[in-house]
Amino acid sequence: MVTLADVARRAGVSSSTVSYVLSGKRTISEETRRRVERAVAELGYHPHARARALAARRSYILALVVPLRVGGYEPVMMEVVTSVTVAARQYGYDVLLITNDEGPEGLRRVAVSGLADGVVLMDGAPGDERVELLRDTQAVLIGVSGDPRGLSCVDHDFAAAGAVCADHLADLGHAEVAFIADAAAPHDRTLAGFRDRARERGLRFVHRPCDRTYESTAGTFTRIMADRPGTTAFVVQNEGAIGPLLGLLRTSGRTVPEDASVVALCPDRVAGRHTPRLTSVAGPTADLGRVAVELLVRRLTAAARGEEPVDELVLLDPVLTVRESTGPVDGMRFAVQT
Amino acid sequence: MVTLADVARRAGVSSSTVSYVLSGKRTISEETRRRVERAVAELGYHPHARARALAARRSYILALVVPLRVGGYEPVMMEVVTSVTVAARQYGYDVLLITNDEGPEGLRRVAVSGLADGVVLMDGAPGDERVELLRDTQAVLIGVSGDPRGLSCVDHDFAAAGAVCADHLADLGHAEVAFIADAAAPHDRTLAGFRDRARERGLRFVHRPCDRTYESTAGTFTRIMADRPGTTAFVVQNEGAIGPLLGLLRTSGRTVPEDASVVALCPDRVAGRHTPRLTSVAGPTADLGRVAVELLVRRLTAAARGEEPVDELVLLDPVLTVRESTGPVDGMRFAVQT
DNA sequence: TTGTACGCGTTATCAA
DNA sequence: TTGATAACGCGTACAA
Repeated sequence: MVTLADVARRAGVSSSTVSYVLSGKRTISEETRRRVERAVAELGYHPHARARALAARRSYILALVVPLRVGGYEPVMMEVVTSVTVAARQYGYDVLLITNDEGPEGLRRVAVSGLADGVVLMDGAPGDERVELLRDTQAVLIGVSGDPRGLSCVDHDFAAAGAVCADHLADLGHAEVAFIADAAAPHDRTLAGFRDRARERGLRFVHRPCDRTYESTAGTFTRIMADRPGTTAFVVQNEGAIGPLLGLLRTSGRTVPEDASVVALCPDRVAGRHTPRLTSVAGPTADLGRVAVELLVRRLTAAARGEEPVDELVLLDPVLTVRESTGPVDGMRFAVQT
Repeated sequence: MVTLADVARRAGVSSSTVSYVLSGKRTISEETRRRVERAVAELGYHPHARARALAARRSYILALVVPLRVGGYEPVMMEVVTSVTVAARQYGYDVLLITNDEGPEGLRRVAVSGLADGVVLMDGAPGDERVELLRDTQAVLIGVSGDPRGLSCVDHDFAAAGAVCADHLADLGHAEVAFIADAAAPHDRTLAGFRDRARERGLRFVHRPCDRTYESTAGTFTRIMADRPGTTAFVVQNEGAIGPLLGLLRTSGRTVPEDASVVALCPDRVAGRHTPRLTSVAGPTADLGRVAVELLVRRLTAAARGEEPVDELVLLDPVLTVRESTGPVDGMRFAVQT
């Protein structure tokens, strides 16, 4: 292993001079710089990470805590993991992976041993024992809209997502809309956002929670059409209901989007897979990781300067992607029943 | 930050004594041990990872290199990532994530700086520039059946997977079988394994490569039934052809498994999603990560002892899961045409 | 502009 | 059984 001292000897200078040439934290004469750089190149010197970390009192490592089991959401997870890693590199940090099967102890290990400078937690909720542990550490929570003191958070703006759906359909001239929610995991914020915007835009709507089965979807659909026969558009928050709904529309003789518009609240990947390809509103998954790192780096930088880090909460704007499942009311095949 | 010296002062012993109490690498008198342990508890001391790493000349960190883009295989990736992480922890290692967008430089950084003790590479092929870099480091390749010198490798045993398919169908009494391969990514080893075992078992078979489209599958299916009307079973290696094939069987009036058996070479998750649920042969994904770590730890242990690490190649046995899509020829609805 | 000297927290070695 | 002391490799305040 080539050390700083080796380079110094070869260049005929002291080791600190080599260090300063490399860090650029001191002005160095042209002559000395050349000699040092040459010695570095000839010897193939690379700084030793552990020694550097020890001296600098920073490891330049971020810990990323991922859920061990993520039934069905692996693609989202992977995207967050890679975006965190790529963003971290841009700030000069590496990423250490912690699975939550270690429980609080895993976090404690990393935080207290100084292995990592900061923590990104993917599945933490306020009140979580681990979140409490993180108050001593610099940390950012992904997927949390609250603002636990001592932490920064980033999450999708679910209320805005609901509002975007309402806006899109109102813009297309729809006046009567159904919102099919997920009975199992109700994102109240999405519905609230939709409801508020719908009212502002003068949109009539019904809200129906629904299980993720064909039967439940069928029942919901039948009731909606019975109660509100003038319904011209559907907002589907329930991923499991998307397929069934499209099937029900088809078998009931309705073509999408000529006879009914459908907006899905789901990842683009899912929306693009259906026939017709669905207009959808999705949170920007990759931004989740990138922003988390930015928040964390900001905290670390502040802490390194001896300042008190600011607790920030970032809500990411949803992305509306117009595909083939929504159209203007004007162009609808049948007259709108009012 | 509480240091070893703080504890030593409090316990009235030297810092090295404290260290030995903690590591257990030396016999310590009961009296001294108690005093030290009390001081540790009172001060809330935790060893400092970086300092420990510097002194021990080992970081107890493994680098895991993951592909940045993994269209469609995120669940598999996630499973390998988590299994590597969990296995690493069991050996006392943490896992550092490297995305391959950094290219060879990322690996060089980690290897040369001593940040990690070893590397697990998920997407390396022999001849890869990065694989060459790894010869100086202790490394294991996942998904490689070759045996580049200086490395260990772990991969699925594709030939065995093919053989298992042949065995299963032969056991059920099938005598004439079709193998639908993936034209885009032909795993010759799977086909070879199937072919060899089919011959041993006296199975007649045709082999047809096929694109991942409905049209291609339809053409392939038609030709197979025309050439070999006595075909009673299908082995599908092409994931994109599974859905179409099931549809084609249905529309041609054949029920699975009464009229035709289907074995899919695909992840369990995919196999379980079809109707009927498919008998499938899959590689044990989680074992991929676990075994990779075991191989790497073995190399590291050897290297730490000054021994020459052994280059190992592990091929994992495929797993046959019998579901609803295969049945005995005896029970078939129509007579077998020969 | 450059060099000296010390600290970071742990472990290994040698001495007691 | 225990204790001093010297690395480990780098960063940086301080001195020159």
